[in-house]
Amino acid sequence: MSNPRQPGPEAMAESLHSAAIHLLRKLRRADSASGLNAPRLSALSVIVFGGPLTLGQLAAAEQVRPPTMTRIVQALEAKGLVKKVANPEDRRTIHLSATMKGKRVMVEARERRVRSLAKQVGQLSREEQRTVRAAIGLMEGIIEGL
Amino acid sequence: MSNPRQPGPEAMAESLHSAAIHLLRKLRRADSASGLNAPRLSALSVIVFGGPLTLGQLAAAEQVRPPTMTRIVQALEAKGLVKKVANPEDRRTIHLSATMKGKRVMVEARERRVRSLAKQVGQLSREEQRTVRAAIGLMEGIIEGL
DNA sequence: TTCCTTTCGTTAGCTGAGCTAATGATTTAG
DNA sequence: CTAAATCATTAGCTCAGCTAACGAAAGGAA
Repeated sequence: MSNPRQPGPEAMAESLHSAAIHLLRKLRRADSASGLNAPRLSALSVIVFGGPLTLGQLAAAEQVRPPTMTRIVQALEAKGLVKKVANPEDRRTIHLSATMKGKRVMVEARERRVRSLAKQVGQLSREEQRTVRAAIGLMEGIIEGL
Repeated sequence: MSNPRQPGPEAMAESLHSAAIHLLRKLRRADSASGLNAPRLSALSVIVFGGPLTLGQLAAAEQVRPPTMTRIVQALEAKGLVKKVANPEDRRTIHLSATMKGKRVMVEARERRVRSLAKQVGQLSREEQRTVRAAIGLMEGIIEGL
């Protein structure tokens, strides 16, 4: 029989919400070296792995409005991490792709940024890691469905 | 034998990072009604549940610098959700406590804010919920240790 | 063709979170 | 009683996020 004190969906949602806030606040300062904060790093990694894509597609993938993405891309471009390529088929759009430097910097920054987090994860037992791994998959589905 | 394709701590850390970003971005717009966004709601709930506490304690609890918390508290105070009470024992500090309105608004806003998330959680199977519940506990420990 | 409409990205202008540095007020140590 | 430490605030910055408005390009209808 299950413990009646077990938190229900409401309490779990609050915990997830709170955990997300605190996790990001902790990781925020983790990579001051490269000047890549969470939004920029996230956008860059989508560009690196998602191949050339338009600004609108990138904004949609990152779930932000186009103007927001415009400025993130401008910052990445100013650092020479991303380049815009004209699209001859539709000249309203631009194709965003990562430069060599962009790919390298992304990998390094990402590594730096999640290093401490990975370290903590690595200290969990095998069984605990299995639990977290399973939960990540479930949470991604949850987020998707929001 | 474990599946060699299973993501290691590094990949799990990246997934957690990404999930936190996307979760908060989705929840951000969830409670435009009350004007309580994530940082304010989080701070208010600490005040409500954490009883009277000083600004510095609140900033520490929220893992933020005092100036940041000063402005969050000012906003909450302007809305009549929080009141400052002089501390006769140390007049440098202030004691923050929630007003009646603050308590009510917090409960309502929090409910609204996590409603869709709780709904998604509620749609998981019993076993899946158990997994997520266990993972939340582990993740809180991970965040603590960062 | 020439308009009209839609779509894409950008610009302008706003709110708000986060930081550091500096200040004023108070407490505590010497 | 003076000096140092502590607490909150103010000032001033970067950056994320939004809406509204706009120009450029594409596409459809007359």
